Amino acid sequence: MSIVSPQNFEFEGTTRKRLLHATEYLFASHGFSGLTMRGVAEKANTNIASAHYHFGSKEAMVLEMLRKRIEPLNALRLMKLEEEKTKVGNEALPTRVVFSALISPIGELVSRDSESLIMNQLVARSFTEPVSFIEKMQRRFFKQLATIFISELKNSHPQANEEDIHWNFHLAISAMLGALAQHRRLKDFSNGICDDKDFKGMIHRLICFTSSGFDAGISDFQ
Amino acid sequence: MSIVSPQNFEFEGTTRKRLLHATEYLFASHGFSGLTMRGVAEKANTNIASAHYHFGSKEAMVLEMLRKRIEPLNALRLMKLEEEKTKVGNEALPTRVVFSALISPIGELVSRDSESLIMNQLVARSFTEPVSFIEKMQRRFFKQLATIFISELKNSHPQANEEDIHWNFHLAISAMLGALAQHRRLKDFSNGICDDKDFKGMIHRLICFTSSGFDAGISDFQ
DNA sequence: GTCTTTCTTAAACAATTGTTTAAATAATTG
DNA sequence: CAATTATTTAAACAATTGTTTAAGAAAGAC
Repeated sequence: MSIVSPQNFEFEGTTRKRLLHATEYLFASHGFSGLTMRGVAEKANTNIASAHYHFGSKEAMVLEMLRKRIEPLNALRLMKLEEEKTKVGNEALPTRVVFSALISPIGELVSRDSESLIMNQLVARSFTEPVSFIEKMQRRFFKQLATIFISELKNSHPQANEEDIHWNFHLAISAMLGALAQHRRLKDFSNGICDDKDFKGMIHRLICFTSSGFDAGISDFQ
Repeated sequence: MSIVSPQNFEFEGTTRKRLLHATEYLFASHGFSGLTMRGVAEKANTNIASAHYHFGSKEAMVLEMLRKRIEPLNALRLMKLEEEKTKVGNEALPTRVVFSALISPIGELVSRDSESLIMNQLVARSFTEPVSFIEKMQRRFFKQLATIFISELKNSHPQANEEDIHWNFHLAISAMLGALAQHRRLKDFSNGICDDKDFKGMIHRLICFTSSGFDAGISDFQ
């Protein structure tokens, strides 16, 4: 039944942590409605009532797991962006630097926490899930981040019209999420030519791809 | 509960057609495990047993719906590609033309069949669903298509190494699917600046974005 | 007309879902 | 130590799931 998991490893730590890990794992591979409390409890070596004791409900449990993952990611993104801005002072940032601040933290968090190899699928999946609470979450966690990065891109392309910027930012985000969500497909389609475990390489390629695609779609690229 | 559907319209035609339409609609908005036979039957103005009579099972019903949508799309893609190849004779196709053959048929099918406005989400969702039968379907319906388009891109970039081509083709596909899957998000994030119903515009932007991103990632872009 | 096939329907099936209850255990506090 | 709190567990709950059964209606063939 499970496709993403080649092995059946066990999670460690407190019951709460094991539950969150199992939630992350199963949410990434089955989505929200495909995730079951019993499945999570079993993978966390505990039982259903324990999951409800710690989180109250399935929705609250998944939300907490997502929050724990997304918040540090966004913090790193904003930190990177500020870093680059102070570096150049009053000048506008090149497109590539903006997208690097947005994308590279993913690779860094993955290499930092080796257990979060599935986080890519996770974050991306949270964007294809149409369940209401996840839509709310998108707005809560990504809307302000998007606003900040878009205004930075406006600085970089002062002559561009706003519609172009929004459209191409949307396409860049879509490329990022799509690539993260489906990077398993790469192995299938490349006949083993590409190494889907080369995460750093993928991040690097993604930054190049999105920033070039973005600039190409902006009338005022420099 | 439902987010994608603003209105509650009714489907027309034979029971079988109404069931397929309802399946498409609910699959696009809820995914495979979120779709229920009762929900489909109700939206198709019939009952559960009827759905089982016509298709045998939930899985078979969703599969049939996907096949009906994807096959003509891929046929159009291959036709476009052949058209362009005969146009240039023995010369290699520009990157942009290859991606146009891959992407523009989506827009054409949508404008041809106005009811398939949700097909974008549908096809894209079928790539983020990890359910086994959909994975099989990806291979069955997309693997050979991908092989053909990749070999065409190899022709266009004879000096490029194969790994680069596969990687960037993967990124381009991801961008396409991601954009299709989440184009609702655009309205939220652009504060009404962008018209998410401008499908032709989106397709055009997508072709520009992906072909530029692809070439940027290929060491031998010309 | 009758017979046969195609389709529809209501009702029930067993399995699974998220959630709750209540009792048992472990950990902490005084 | 006793008392209290935090945690775990098994069992049951009501609701929903995909599926099947069997009876009925519609349509076409003869």
